[in-house]
Amino acid sequence: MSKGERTRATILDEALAMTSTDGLTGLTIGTLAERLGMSKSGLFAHFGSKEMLQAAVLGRAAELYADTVVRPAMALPRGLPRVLGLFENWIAWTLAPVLPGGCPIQAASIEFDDRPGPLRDMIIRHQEDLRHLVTGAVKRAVDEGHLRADLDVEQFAFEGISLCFGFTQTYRLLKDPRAEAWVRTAINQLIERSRPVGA
Amino acid sequence: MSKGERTRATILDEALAMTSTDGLTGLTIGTLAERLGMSKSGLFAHFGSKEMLQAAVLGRAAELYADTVVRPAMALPRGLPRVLGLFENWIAWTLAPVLPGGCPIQAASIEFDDRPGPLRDMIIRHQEDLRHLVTGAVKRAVDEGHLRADLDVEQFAFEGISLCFGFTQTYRLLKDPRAEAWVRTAINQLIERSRPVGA
DNA sequence: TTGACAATAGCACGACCGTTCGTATTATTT
DNA sequence: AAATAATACGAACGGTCGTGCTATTGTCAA
Repeated sequence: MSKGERTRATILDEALAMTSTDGLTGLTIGTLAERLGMSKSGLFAHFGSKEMLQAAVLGRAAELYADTVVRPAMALPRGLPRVLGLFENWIAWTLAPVLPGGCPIQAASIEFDDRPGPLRDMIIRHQEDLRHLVTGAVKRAVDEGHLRADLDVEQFAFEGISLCFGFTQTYRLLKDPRAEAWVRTAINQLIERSRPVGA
Repeated sequence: MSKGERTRATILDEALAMTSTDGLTGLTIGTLAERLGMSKSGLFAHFGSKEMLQAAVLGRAAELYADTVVRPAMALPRGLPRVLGLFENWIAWTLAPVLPGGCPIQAASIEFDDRPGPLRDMIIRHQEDLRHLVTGAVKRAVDEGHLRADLDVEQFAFEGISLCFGFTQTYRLLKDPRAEAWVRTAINQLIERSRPVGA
């Protein structure tokens, strides 16, 4: 790994932390350079434009999410364990966030939902991928016989994802400790009522 | 109503629209003044500081939400109709938003969840009030015998609110038209499984 | 070790930020 | 109609924004 690639990675780590608290728009090249002890122009040269820096941050956030939430869950046995693992890792990621300010992609989703452009396209793609991932895992749980054959898998995914969103909101802003129990209960009930009738 | 109060109201209307698309931080005095065809300093004098402008915008957003979502629902008969009305108006508010960029308070919730200060305090208070409102309405539905006596009303409120959040996110960013059916189905099922056993 | 090139710094730019101030123009009241 | 207060404006402030340049430093293969 060349020196350039190394500093680029260092920059992105700090940028990711900054984005998680200040948002993609609040991420500023001057402040970022100052935190890293380097010059604005030196940092700038790594990305060519602010938008490309933001895009790189978004990409790295997606990587981090995949490493922390998705991949460990995908390593579990297919079917219900994998579905459970997905939600469980998501809750854990919110509870003890790797990033100080919560998931930057979720924040960016709201920040950019009315600002067309390549950044919003990236965000949309990530959220769609996540939805497909959850839906696919649920579908496989149906195929394995862990969940009802007539289950509406997309309805299930919508409810599960909404609960995780709601949990993030409640936990991060209101700091209500009961939120964790609420989301776990809700997820469990969602699964229980989706089980095969005869089981 | 004096002239000052009138222009102040005009300013806030435009500021609210701007905030809904650009966020409270993206709201800028220069651009706002330009849109209104007035000078920066003239506009500024109405609020004294940017933070106070933001606070005023937040207050007006809460008013608008109360007028559009809460009050019409509260006019319905107490019990289940009121609970249903609350969710129904919330969904309608997202579907045909009075504001071009969706609910500013929900956006601000994520924007400010890591930025201590009077603005965050306002946002927290609004979200807590909303939660109490929903919880109270559900509690009354229990008292009326419309919902199970042993229902965990706060769990119910958490799930209902999360579904509305999830709906907003899915509908506004992903523009998936199926989202409306999903959230309605989910809310209905939430209510159905909370009904008294013998009914 | 040297030559080629990547990486970083320094400086300047135009634009916009929130804010202040003095002044002019209106409204409102006497 | 005169006096007084409320309202709005224009210009300017110090700062920061993103973004170009040019020059210097550092890295790494030949």
